[in-house]
Amino acid sequence: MKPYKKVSLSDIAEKLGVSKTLVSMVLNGKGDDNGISKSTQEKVIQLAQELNYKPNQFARGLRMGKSNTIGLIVSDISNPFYAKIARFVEDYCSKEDYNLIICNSDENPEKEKKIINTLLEKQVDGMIISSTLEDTDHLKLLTNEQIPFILIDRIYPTMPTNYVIVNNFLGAKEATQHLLNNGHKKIACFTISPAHINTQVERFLGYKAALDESFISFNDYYYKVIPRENPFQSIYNTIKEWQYNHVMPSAIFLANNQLTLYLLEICKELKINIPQKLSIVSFDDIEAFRFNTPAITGVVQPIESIAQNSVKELIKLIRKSKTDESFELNQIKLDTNLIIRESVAKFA
Amino acid sequence: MKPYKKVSLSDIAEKLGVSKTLVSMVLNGKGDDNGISKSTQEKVIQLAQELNYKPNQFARGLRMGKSNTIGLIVSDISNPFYAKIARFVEDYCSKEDYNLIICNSDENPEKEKKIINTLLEKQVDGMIISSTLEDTDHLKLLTNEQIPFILIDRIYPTMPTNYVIVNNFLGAKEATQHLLNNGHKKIACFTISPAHINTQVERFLGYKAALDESFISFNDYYYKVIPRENPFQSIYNTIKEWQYNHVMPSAIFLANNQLTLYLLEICKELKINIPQKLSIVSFDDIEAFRFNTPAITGVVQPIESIAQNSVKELIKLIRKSKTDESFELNQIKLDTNLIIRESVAKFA
DNA sequence: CTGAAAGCGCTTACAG
DNA sequence: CTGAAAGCGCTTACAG
Repeated sequence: MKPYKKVSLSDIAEKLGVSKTLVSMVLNGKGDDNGISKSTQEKVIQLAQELNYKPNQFARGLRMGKSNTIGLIVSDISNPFYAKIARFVEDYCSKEDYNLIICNSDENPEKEKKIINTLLEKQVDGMIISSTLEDTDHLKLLTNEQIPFILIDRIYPTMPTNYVIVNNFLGAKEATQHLLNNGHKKIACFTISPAHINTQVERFLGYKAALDESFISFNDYYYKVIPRENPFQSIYNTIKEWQYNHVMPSAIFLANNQLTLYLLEICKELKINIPQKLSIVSFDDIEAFRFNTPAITGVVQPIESIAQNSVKELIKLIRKSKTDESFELNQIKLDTNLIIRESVAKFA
Repeated sequence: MKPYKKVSLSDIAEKLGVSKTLVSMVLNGKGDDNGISKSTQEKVIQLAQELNYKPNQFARGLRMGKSNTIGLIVSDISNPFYAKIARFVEDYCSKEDYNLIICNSDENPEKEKKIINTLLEKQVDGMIISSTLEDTDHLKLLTNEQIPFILIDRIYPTMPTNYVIVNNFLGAKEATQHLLNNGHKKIACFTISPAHINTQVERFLGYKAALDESFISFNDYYYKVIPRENPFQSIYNTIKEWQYNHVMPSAIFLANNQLTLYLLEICKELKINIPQKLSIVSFDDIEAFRFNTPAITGVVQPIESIAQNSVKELIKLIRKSKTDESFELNQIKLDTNLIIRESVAKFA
């Protein structure tokens, strides 16, 4: 290895015959505050540029006790929903001069715990988490360590935290009402495991509430929670069973985008025409929905707003934790929007 | 702010009445090497666990001069192609105990330069870059600073670097040949700006080579580089112009997934039936292609392999840079695969 | 206007 | 078997 050495503060100080203190102050824009002469400042800045000086963030972080880094945990960054979330979160972070570390939990609570620990070691200033944890112990750990965090997408009804979520209940209810308004009565609902995730629960509840209001009694037979491990087979079998028993519903409400993608493939295979034979409306809205024939009617989440609010609130918390302001929760619930396309037919 | 203080090595040492040195060695698994008694080791490990000790990575990084962190730069993480890349890169990194910082350059060279600088400040051990730079100055800077990096997806023909890419030329040629084999003669080609990106150039060249081999003379009129700033309008106008002049091609080869998505929307609007009126084959393969009717024939890139190879090679480089091994470039070119679906019709 | 010194939390020669 | 000490590169009281 060549004898290359990164340039440090003292290199600059030495060459200029001044102290590290001075160089540090100048480079951090505190030259004027400390009454350092213009000419000295200029010399420092110029040499720094010449030498291509870059402050070592480890040293700075160690000294200042903060990293200007935020951690984002989602289940899978290649899921278009989270990809968009991540993109916007990164945008807003970099606008505020924060760096972002993105991690995938794969819906695996153990993995998520490990990630949280790693992020803690990395001294992140805060975390934005779409959590897949089964209990809230690890979140309490964050509270103990006084690391600010914001839950997005999913929350724990039993634990009061800061969060930015969406009104899943209303979104699902609206979606189901749209089906109802088109004359459907036998409406099924698919959610995805793990069952403890509150979004799925809320969406199911919204579906049920819509039925209730229309005096359609909820039928257990039409509600399936699809195991994440084998969704295709499970949905396939469900449909087959309904067909076999001649109780095929005329419409299905799907509680997330993955379920819909699988159903679409299965319907193609089984030659079930959408929407003529089966109407569907899905939670989420992804590119494939627009390009599918028929285009899929979906509940769109305000992704950019989720991202923006979560980083804004998190940074607020980070700043607050250094002063001594009183403790108060930020809980933001955003509205969804039903976008009507071609996957719902009038029930004849 | 409550008087919370993170637990450090010395906290453990103090409580146990031993030195930091000892604690550090034990916790880093060097207890046996240094002949530290089993019982002492156990005590240390247990207390560390009890206190929930987490090594401060800033201190460690500062001391050891490495961060165990890798930077990944892509144009846009919400583009499904890069989302998948990022996902796999993260997977392989975490398998090797490296953390990943993902950044979006937005095809903006200035932004990319800033990102590279930030990553340098963060002391990343290496970078994986899908670069949008116009010249190679900043990459040379990396070389000077002796930070290993690997280019993926895109390379600079003028600068020898480590890279993992795909055989764009052959992929495009195969795609075009598929059109040719189906009897098409008037075949257009869309690439996307900026024009200096080598993938687009290579794909165009592959297209052209296929035509050449079939003795079809290349017609400038059928080759458009679509500006990234306003792709919809540009494609729309092109199609309209062709129609107006009665020179509509019977097939189009599209050099990336975004172009195809736009074209699909435009064809819907203009009621141009695919593949009856217009056959298309696209570079890349994304979810929306499968769900589109007709499903789109595409050139699929071995995304996982790109990711795997790039992190494997990068880590090799990182380790090598610490020893004194000889310098030699790793240049990996992977094959693509044409997946035939329904968007190409025989030309009658 | 400027500098010497301490200290953030680690790891690693070195010494015994 | 174990510890004292130095040092990574910063920032920030403190002193003059």
